[in-house]
Amino acid sequence: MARILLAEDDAGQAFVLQSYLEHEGHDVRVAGDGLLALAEYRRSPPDLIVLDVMMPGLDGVDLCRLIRSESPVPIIMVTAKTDESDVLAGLDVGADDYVAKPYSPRLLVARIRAALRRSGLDSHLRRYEIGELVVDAERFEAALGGTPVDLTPREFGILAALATGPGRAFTRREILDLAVGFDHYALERTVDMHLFNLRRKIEHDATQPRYVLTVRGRGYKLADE
Amino acid sequence: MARILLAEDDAGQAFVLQSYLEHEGHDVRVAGDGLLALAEYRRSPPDLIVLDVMMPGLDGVDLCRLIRSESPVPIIMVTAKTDESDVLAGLDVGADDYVAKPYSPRLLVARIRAALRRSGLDSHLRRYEIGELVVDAERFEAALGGTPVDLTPREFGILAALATGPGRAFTRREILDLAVGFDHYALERTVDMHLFNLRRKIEHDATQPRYVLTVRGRGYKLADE
DNA sequence: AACCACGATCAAGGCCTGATCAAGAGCCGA
DNA sequence: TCGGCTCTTGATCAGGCCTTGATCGTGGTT
Repeated sequence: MARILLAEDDAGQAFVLQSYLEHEGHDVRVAGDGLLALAEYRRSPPDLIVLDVMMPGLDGVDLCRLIRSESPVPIIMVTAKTDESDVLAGLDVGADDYVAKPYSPRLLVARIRAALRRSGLDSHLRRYEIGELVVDAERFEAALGGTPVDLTPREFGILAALATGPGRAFTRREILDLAVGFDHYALERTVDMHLFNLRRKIEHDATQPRYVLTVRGRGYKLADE
Repeated sequence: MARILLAEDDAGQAFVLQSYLEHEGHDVRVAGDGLLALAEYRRSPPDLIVLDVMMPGLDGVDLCRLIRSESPVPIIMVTAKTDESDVLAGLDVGADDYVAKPYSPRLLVARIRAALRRSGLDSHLRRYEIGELVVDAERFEAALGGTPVDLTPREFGILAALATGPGRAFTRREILDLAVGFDHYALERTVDMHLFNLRRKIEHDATQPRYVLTVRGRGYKLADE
């Protein structure tokens, strides 16, 4: 769902949070101190960052200022101090939200969800049209020439995944990751099956597909017109 | 009429304003400083916010920016400074209107009325009709074919949450967030139960729902026609 | 032309999801 | 404080969906 960078020096807390977030389908990376976090951020910019203020090396406030100067990525600060000045410092350097320790992991997870929603990232919720085919992720519905098509959740998920990049060829693994989740282990063959069933529902002639195209040696793609 | 959050550290002024506004039928909550205001805002998002710029802790400008980043709720700033830069700062972070101290309570009340009217909160947004079903968030009531339906607070909250996006498929988590609050933790299954009970009250045939539709693999949605 | 690799197709079993029931916990008004 | 209603949760059940193993067909390669 989203790639989250967790900068937290307390390994225990980090692990708990990581579990929660991964359970929600996020891709979580943990950095034990500020410098590692910065390196990780540079190596692969995440969709959201959770920063502990108190960290060895580079502390959260400085790190926040640094990152904020390069990117508008949502940053949530976590602090043990209840001191208001701490909150202010955090917001001052551009943090998007802040949570005081001790916090319940679920509260922080909720804040993260809210921040992601705000950043519009959890909304690959959009509407795609390819010829007669309409894929509406918001309504979780697909239609063909105005007529709703009855798809199973997996079929819809895979179709929506392909629809995020019409014309782009996805591997089966990419499709599984996008439609089912990173932590899901199914044979890649399964994707074939779903697309086979999907074709029976939306293709006029399954041997001559109009929408779901096979890319031999790679995977599948959605026609882009 | 409307729920108004008043962030003002001067208890005297706050009291006067509160009296005026309540006299007009509004539901007013007062927060003495910025952090309290933020907490209160999160606990229960109001329909309009009046912010004093000068406040201990989190000041009005920062608070405004913070809130604006997550919601389009109308915000009116109040400041003692007559300085133009202050006005600009306020408008810059997304305030909808701006009133200089000292102001007459009547003037501020008038501005509030205007802002509410602009936001269309007068009536429309908080009332939704679909077929025989009417959901009126303003009155906290639902009716079926003109006959009031007796719903529990949760049932109504969930129905109203779904009504904010008719036709849109909500996950159980989203429904909980919207209807109960971000920091409330109930199992997602609970939503099923409420909707089950809700269906018994508003659906003619619960096995063939007309209003509350199940979106397998995702959650629920309200029919949009 | 023959072989090989990959995708298409079929059938079946296990698993997951949502509906439903029952009961304990919590909250509010009397 | 007590009683009643609401909220929440656990358990169960049925149906549909997901997954998989096997097999067939076809395109690509040598």
